[in-house]
Amino acid sequence: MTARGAAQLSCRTGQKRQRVLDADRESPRGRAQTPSPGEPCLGPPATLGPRRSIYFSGPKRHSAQLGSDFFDQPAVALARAFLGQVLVRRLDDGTELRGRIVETEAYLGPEDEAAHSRGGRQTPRNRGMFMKPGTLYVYIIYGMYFCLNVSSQGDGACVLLRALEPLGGLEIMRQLRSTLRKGTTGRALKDRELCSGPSKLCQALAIDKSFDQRDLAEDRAVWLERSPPGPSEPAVVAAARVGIGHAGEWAQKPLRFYLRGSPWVSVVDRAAEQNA
DNA sequence: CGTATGATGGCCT
DNA sequence: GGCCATCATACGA
Repeated sequence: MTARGAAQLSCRTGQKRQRVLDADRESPRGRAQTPSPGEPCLGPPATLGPRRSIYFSGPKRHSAQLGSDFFDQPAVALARAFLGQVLVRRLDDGTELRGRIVETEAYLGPEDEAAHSRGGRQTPRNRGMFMKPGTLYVYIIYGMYFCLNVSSQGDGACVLLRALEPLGGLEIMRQLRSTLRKGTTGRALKDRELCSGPSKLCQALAIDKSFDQRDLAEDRAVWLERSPPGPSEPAVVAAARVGIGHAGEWAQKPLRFYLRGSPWVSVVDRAAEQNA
């Protein structure tokens, strides 16, 4: 019994830490595919009568949540469109964690040698890549970390979320991030260490495998909000993707995008920034 | 600041 | 059995 007493309840189980938050699995996963995205609130012929109002409590999307249309664009366009938008995670106790997306990577599908869907291979793990735009693809990497992707338009194409600028709930994020670390170093993480990497942001937002194949346009525990109009359009840097040493020529293509000058980006590519 | 290295286990061949 | 879309730490400049 050391000084770790405070975080005791969650770190006790070691690797199964994120289990604490599993309870907020509120996604209507099975329901998502039943009624098509057709907007029922535009101009219903009312042939079904007024009683249908009782169904309005159904999906229950968050008001500011970006809908399916946003995600229905090619991977590169979506990867760029993500920049500046705000990812929100609602924990089961109601706490909302927020982060502005500052870095993404596009994975183009079967022809992309660096993608899990290369050659058109579809497996139980990467099924989310082939599902409708906006579907999450969460996988485990190196046996202990998660990566969060969002399916885009295009078969087997998706966007990897690599870094956030933390906007709200930073202390909870810090707690979630340090709880998992084995070192028990006790040292407090700097703000820049919270979400500056694909697996760091998953830890900070308590996103694990249970989020795989959820719909970012409909889920109640995680969603995307359009960023408020800023003073000026931020410059976007296109650089090579990270961590794909193999994949030959595909490893060089500028399919990673990040906000120039942002201190929240995981890997800065000075050479790529020269080209502009 | 930089590079080097071990951890660690699901998934695919 | 080998590969990893990573991270934290250790150590050198």
